Amino acid sequence: MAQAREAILETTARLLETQGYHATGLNQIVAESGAPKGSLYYYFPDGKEGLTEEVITRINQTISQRISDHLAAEGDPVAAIYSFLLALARYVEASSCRGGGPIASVALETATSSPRLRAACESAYQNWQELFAAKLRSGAFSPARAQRLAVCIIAAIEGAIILCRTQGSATPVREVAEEMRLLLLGAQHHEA
Amino acid sequence: MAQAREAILETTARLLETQGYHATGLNQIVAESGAPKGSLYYYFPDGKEGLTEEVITRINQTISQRISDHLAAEGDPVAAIYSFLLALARYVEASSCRGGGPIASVALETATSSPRLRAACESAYQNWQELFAAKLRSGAFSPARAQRLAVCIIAAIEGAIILCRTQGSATPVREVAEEMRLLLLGAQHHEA
DNA sequence: GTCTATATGCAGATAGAC
DNA sequence: GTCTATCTGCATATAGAC
Repeated sequence: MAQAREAILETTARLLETQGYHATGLNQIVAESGAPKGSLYYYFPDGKEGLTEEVITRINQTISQRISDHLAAEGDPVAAIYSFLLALARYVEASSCRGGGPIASVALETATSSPRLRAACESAYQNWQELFAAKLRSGAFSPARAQRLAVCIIAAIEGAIILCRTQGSATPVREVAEEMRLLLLGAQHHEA
Repeated sequence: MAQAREAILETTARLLETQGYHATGLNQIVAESGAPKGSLYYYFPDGKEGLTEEVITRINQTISQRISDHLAAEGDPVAAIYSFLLALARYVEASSCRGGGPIASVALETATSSPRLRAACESAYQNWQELFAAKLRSGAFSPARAQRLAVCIIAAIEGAIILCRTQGSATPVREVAEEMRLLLLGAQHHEA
């Protein structure tokens, strides 16, 4: 029944990740999703902004799950986060450096122009940050330091994605992975 | 003589920093710069892409100078970089979290669609990274580690800017400043 | 050098038939 | 639910007068 709706959501998510908000047109979404032309405003009466908001919310959940699963697979927080970053580097490489940072461009483009989308992006970053912070707290990290480190990890990831796109290489994510590992090891040492 | 040209370049730089590439229209540039309407294509026959390329190149130089000046004012690399990050935080705050990361949005938006602009952004990031790396090498950091740390610093800055815009607060840059300082101190200790 | 007027195209969005 | 046709507006870009 809602198969067309689902196809639209998935295609929009992919296009927003690789092209950003303003470069992604509704015509392109309909064309690439294979959904009937008439169904876009039927399923998304709020138009582009409403569709994008729902997509951001779904990406929020999808990535939260991915982070959660990955961090749960390894007991030690430092090793778990390092492993997550290496997996991200492989994903970036597999997508020819067009993927990764699924909401980075939308966040930058809409922060000052759409309160709805800004709030949706803020919520996503907040969730992801809290997952990293919780994992760090489960180790020897104090709540305050865990929170600050989590912000730093998210920032380093998003910035590294910009560099990867710009230079067409996954190396920046890998270098960030190494340095974040060393930062966490040092922090662990001081907390102990 | 080229006063209109200069006004166009400056206005474009400001709009690209705060709005990104696709959200910035030529009409808006002409209107806000106060330049004569007929002079845009006279001074920039290549249109939006050519104008943007020149703006990115100028931003590259401007920020390079700013980084260079700031790092030269303090002998110790760690203290110098920490001080630069705090200055950036003040700038972000003074601009109501709309400024900072002058090419971040353009880099993300055009990396896969415009080779010219992608190359211009790559060159800028390369220059800035080398300035940080050189400062680190002047201290006790090995060339290889200095390069990796410089990438990490640039990435953390650009990502922190995304978070600042999204949550309307300069706090992420300040938290990144603290963690980068600790990372550098730890690295210095190991190199010595 | 700068202007006005306009060409051309696509954006998001809507109306109404089926 | 889905379609086609269309509205409105703005985008980049150009032509030609002054």
